Amino acid sequence: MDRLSLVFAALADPTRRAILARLADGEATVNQLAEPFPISLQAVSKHLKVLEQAGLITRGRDAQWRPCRLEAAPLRDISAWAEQYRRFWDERYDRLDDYLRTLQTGPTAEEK
Amino acid sequence: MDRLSLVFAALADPTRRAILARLADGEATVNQLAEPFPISLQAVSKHLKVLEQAGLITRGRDAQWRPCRLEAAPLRDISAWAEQYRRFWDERYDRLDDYLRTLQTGPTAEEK
DNA sequence: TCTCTATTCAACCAACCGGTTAATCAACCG
DNA sequence: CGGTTGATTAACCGGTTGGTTGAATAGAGA
Repeated sequence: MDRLSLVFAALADPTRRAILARLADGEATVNQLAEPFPISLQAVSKHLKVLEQAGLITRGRDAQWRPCRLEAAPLRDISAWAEQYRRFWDERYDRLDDYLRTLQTGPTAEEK
Repeated sequence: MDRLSLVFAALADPTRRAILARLADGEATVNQLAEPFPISLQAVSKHLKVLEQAGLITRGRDAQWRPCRLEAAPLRDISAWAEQYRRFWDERYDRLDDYLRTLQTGPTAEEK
């Protein structure tokens, strides 16, 4: 599976997005990450594996703890991907688009 | 399921992202959308239903055709969601962050 | 060493996903 | 009307997912 699909699939789960939100406040262990959720520690461990394979987190080693750290690069990628479509939602982009079109057609007209 | 999860799940499939890319060039019928893919028309129809439920497309009616149109609002939403994490990837944002911190601590120090 | 804590691995299960084929619906056209 | 085209629905299938419980591994500490 391609990288982008892995990232989108990882983000499709609310629990995993909540884990990322928590990691935005700093590193955390598996137990700390699992604490807010009404699911087993093993389930959280699986979620972390999915996030890790998507490149959204990395895991270190501190004695018997495995501190998790947020990796934002894939988020930059999906943001950039979505930005491809900005012209379909951004009015100002439309006006910029018009402006660019003017620059292109204007001089051509003057060449006549 | 919450809206954001639906959108991410819809985008997790490469075929569906390709369909969106095609729709960026303008409306298209189901047959036109299905043409590039080595899968059945019914499979494409299912993909379109997923995209529609995620709010990424709308479908009109023109005789026996069902023209599909791109709806970019959910893409704006996921872009905005990802932007929450910009400070974790953008160096310039870090420097802005430092600057804002300076503005905050500076005057406070002067109040002494 | 034995024990406790943190975490992962393994096996299992119900539900979902992406695909198929066959049947059905909807609208035009002769 | 009957036939053709465009599209959806239904039933099915194998693989994946998100959860469970139970066993296993890794390291700290008495």
